[in-house]
Amino acid sequence: MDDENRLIAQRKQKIQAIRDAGLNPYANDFEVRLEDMQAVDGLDPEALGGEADVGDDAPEYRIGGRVMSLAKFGKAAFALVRHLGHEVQIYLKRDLLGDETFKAFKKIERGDFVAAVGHAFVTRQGKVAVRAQEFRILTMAVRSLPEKWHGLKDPELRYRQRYVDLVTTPGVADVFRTRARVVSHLRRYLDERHFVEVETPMLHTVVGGAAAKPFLSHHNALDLDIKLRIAPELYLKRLVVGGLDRVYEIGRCFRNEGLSRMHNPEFTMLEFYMGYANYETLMALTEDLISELVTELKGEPKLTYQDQPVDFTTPWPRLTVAEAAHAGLTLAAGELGFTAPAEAELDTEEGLWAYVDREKLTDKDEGFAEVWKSTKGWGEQLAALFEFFGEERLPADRPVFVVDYPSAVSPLSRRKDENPELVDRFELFVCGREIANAFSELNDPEDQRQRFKAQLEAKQRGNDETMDYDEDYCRALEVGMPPTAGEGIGIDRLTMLLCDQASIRDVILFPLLRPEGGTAPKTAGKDKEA
RNA sequence: GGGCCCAUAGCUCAGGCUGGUAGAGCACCGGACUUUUAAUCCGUUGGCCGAAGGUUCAAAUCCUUCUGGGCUCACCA
Repeated sequence: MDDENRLIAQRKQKIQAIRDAGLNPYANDFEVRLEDMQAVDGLDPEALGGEADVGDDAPEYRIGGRVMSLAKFGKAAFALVRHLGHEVQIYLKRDLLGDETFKAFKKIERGDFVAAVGHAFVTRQGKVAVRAQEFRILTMAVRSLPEKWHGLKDPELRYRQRYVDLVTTPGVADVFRTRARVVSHLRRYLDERHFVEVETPMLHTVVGGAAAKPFLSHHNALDLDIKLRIAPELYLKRLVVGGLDRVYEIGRCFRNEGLSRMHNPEFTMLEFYMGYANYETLMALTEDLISELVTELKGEPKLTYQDQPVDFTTPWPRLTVAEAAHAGLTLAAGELGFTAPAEAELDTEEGLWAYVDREKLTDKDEGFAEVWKSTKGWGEQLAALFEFFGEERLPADRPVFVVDYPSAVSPLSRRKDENPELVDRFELFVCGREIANAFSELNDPEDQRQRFKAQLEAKQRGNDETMDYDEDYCRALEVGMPPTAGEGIGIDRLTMLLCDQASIRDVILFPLLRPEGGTAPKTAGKDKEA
């Protein structure tokens, strides 16, 4: 692709002209002081004199950055430079800089990097500027930035050239700064509570910890088929067996599934496990952790997501899966024209079947019809009803804990003491989106073996998103895992919420896109070199 | 994978219905200007109209296919 155009050629000529003048267009011998940038950025124009009032004893600032806007006159100019979020204005005068330097400056465009040394004063427009006693070109850009007024609007260009997007599009850099604050808040919160941060393998030979399709790869030296991890869960629990009673990992997981506003094939998850705790412990911890995080970022335990105000004041409402399915169906009944389920009608497999059959629910929702066909037993069926009719109709103005999931859809969770058809598990929903998933861990190895077997059977029925039978994990449970609860929190979705972003692509620096320029070279599963 | 929409100058967009050889603003280039905030004024330059086929005397425009993207549905417990 030949994108060498006239503009680029002109820029290269300018760079050569700077070289010809004995200057370095890629200099790296000037100290830009961040503290000076901060100081100038923080100056009060009211307390500062005009240019004529600046005395020689005034503080001298060494500032610099990328030129974000330029106003050139015949023999003077203003350049607004940006460095680490600070924007400082430089005032350049030919009288002060001399002909040579001012001539060099005239080659500068928006997007270049420059630096200056000088005193601060207040302009006639009432803004602070540093009058350059000394001026330096630091780096010249070959490509110019997008138009300053409209910026980069094309979403494809924004994601493909994130380096341009970050410079140009207001708020983008802030999203990623906030994301970093979210992650460090989570780390600090867990560290303070004696959790140990660990790193477990991303190259797995056995798929587990979630229900999802993995990416496949191959290790040559061992001639071993491997899968990128879909979740770190089973390794983290092995560590609890080993005595790291409080562990966590923040890391990338990979799921070979579709892309959407809520899904990127690689995403970041926090998973933590807490020995001698149960899912009630984690509900309290989650309320505390997230409401504290929202308060830290927003100043109060409240935020607005896509025009929906959400109040994180604790305690948060709780609904059982059955209640949420019932409530959702009742609302859906009004919207879609069928009759709401009767009291307790969803409590048995027979009742459920009769209801779905009577109201012809499979005609109301194509996706539901598809899933309903492959479900077996009360638990899977209730979960399907909740997922298709309940989830999106959960209350939106508050975070909601959905509890008491069926054991049939929770192969790693501990059964409830009072009802073995249910497990000690919750999911946290905010604005109808799943943010966290947690449960008391199943630590009975015999039960775990049964659950893995049930997964294999589901796979035989055509469910391609099941877990493998992990024999070593069962062996670890036989060595003994203390009573434990664990939780996973999607960092990307949490960041979306806190930054009011509608698409996961806007909280991931480089979301997956098809390669530029059409067809990418297809490589076989095996690595040809090596 | 299905449906809808988009692709024109470096960037942001007109033009398209109704076919007649390509427009604007900003940026860039040249000139004027020693306090700008989207500086101003004057003068230029810049395009395989995403790609390939087709219809036509003639295609940015109509048709088909392809490529890339967006939204949405499905999939994602």
